Amino acid sequence: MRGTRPGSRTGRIDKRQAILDAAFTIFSRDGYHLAGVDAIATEAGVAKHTIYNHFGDKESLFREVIAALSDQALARNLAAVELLDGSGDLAAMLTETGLRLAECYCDERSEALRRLLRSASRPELLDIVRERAADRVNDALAARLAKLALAGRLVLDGDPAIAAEQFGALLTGALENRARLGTRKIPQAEQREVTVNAVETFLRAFGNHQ
Amino acid sequence: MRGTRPGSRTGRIDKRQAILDAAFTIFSRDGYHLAGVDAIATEAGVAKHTIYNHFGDKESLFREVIAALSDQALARNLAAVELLDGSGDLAAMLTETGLRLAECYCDERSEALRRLLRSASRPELLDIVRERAADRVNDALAARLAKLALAGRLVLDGDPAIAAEQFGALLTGALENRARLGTRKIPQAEQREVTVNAVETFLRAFGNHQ
Amino acid sequence: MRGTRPGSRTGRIDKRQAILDAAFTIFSRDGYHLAGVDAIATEAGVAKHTIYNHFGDKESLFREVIAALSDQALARNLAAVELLDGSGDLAAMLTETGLRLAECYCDERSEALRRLLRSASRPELLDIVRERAADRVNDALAARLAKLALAGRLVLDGDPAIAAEQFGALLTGALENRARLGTRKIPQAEQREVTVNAVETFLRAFGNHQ
Amino acid sequence: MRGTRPGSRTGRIDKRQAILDAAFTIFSRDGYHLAGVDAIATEAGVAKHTIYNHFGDKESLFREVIAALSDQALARNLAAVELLDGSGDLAAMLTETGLRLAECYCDERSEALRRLLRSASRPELLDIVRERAADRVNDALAARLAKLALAGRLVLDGDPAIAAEQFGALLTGALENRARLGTRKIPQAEQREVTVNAVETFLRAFGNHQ
DNA sequence: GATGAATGAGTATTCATTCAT
DNA sequence: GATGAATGAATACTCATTCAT
Repeated sequence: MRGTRPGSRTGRIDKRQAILDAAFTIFSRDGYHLAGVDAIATEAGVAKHTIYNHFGDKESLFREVIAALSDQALARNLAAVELLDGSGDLAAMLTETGLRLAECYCDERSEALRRLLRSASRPELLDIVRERAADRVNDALAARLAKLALAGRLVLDGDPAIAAEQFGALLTGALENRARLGTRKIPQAEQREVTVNAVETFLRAFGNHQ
Repeated sequence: MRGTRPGSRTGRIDKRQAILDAAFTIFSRDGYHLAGVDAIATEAGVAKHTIYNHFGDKESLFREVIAALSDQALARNLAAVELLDGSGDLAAMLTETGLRLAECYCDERSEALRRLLRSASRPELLDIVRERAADRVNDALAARLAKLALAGRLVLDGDPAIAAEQFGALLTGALENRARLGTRKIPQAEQREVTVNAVETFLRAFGNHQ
Repeated sequence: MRGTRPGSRTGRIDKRQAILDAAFTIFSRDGYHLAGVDAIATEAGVAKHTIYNHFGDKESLFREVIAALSDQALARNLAAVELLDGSGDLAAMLTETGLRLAECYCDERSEALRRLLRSASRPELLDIVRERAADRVNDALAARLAKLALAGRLVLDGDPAIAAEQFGALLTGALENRARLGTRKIPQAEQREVTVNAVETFLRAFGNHQ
Repeated sequence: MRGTRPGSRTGRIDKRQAILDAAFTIFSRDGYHLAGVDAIATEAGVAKHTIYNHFGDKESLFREVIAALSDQALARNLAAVELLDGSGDLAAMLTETGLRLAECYCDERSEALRRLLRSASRPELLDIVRERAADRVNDALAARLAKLALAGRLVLDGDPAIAAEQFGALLTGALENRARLGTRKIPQAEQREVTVNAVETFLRAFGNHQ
């Protein structure tokens, strides 16, 4: 008898995942407040109450969606930063990393994450993200830049964390500004333009011009 | 109901303004969706329907609040940028402007404006702000930087608009990051720190070091 | 000074009539409950409160509209009945009167009157109409038929009021049925068809076939 | 969905039916526009939202009430018409059918149906009724009269549908007139009087007097 | 664990009407 | 007499959540 019934263990897992997927879809589309549990249940193809069985309430479900998005975003960002260890051409390396970071920033899942965090306006949720993602990316980037400074390829003078912050700011500040609070999709060519500008300015400021 | 005579002509104006003030208060506190027209009416000390008499519906009221905040923000930002025309010490001047811009950015009304725009997630509202504020600040800043480049005090090489964008990004990108999506208030000392860092890096990149 | 001010006596009368006209328009279009005093005021080009100055409240205004429509309808119906006094061809005379009555019944103002009475579902209003119109038409018709019976041109046997009622029923019952509760406009050809049928049947029953 | 077990399953049906019953009561009493969903919920002894769970919105609920009334009215009317197939006394048979039709017409549920249709003034609703009831009664009556004509008991000469229409008109036209747009309840004696008059006139016109 | 039915608090909006000028 | 502003009550409808099976 075991395993034969529909809705057995894998069924449960599938339903749980289906709910999470549906929740991401609906939350992203409508924002936290306008998203209805009904709509999520319909999208997931489950009964409304099944959501409550799995997640307790709307906010907890939202938290899980956020957490999953954060983990994904962290992984993508860290992978981008880790490109900065080679010994090849510095500008090329920075550009490559910058392009990846820009791509991460513009990725629809990252955009969704930012939009969702704002739509909920619940500060507590930010802790989830901060611990999981934001800070660790900055730290990793600072570490890489410090290594490059030790190797004499950058002239940082000050805290590498500041240089890291500014490299990030040159990228995301400009992207954010051009994204019009997330309402405009930035084409890849423009991502590249912003990145090239950022790297150029960053190297004018911190490159070793000796 | 403040005013001297009950129901006099000034009473009308006062009511309208009282509604706008109350709307700002409640919208800022609760976000667009959670803010109730009831709460705004109570806060303003008027009947709920008076709000509808004046503004038609919730969204129009919201739009007027946004528009007012935009106008104020534009004025503050332009004033900051206009400090950049003197012939005094360049670093001091940039720092002064940067401090003012940072202050603008961290001003609770600007924060409220950004929070509100995001809470409504209605892209059309952004047009109001873009036309009224965002673009014009960047243009003004670019113009000032171009003048400084002509005077030989900056070495831009490229489009002054990009330098302006990057000066803004160094400021607001870092501030935004530290503000944790608006959930953390940045103390003035930290605003200064960010500004000093931004100016230092900006001048390392674009200053005339000949 | 007298007569020079805008809004003098004729102005008042005009406004009153404008309100009545607008009320007819809006009430007819939307029914009693859905019609808004606001809409009437706008249509009439007066301030809402002016309506209250003239008519007291919504229901009184409605009553006046009904009364006016009733008077007009009575006049039209009586004129039709009065055609029945000649000594010409009986069938032609009945048909002529029937056509006029059918036309009255299908007239948009009569339809509006019926629709309005029903939309308000306030029985008291019917008294206005009954006294002013409905009963008197039937009485007049009965009197004419009685005269025709006395002249040997009809064979009534019973109460002429019953014959009158049935002549009316053959007309309006069929028209009402075909009008689909007022949602279908009956074309003139069909009015004629109904009338011809009614007269034919009426004469088969009450004509003098000796 | 309906089941035999007490408690749960039947509870659902009961609630649904209770809502329909309450809706009929309240709609009949107040008309479509003045009837409140709140009042219906209270009358039915359910939560207001349960109504929305079952019927979606006020208009859909109204439509279901109309449909149910239409079905009932059709059944009653058809049963009356079907009495017309015997071979007994023609006048007696017509009178019996007429009485039943008059009774149907004056039945409070039929009156409610007409009142409701008018109170909503939504033409689309009429289609429900027309398809379900009105036309089919006329058709059935016409068929019976045609049969009687074939049997030589009536002399129709023309379209039996017209005779059917006129028989109906003689009944309902007179009843409608006397009902004062539904505000007056017609006593049974008066229903009989109208019917007898109608049958007499109908036979004077269409009976076989050879 | 999964479901369908049911709930009560809460929403924006509309209405006829009155007040003060 | 005419007006614009203001009112409070009422409305249809939505929501996240719980109950009973």
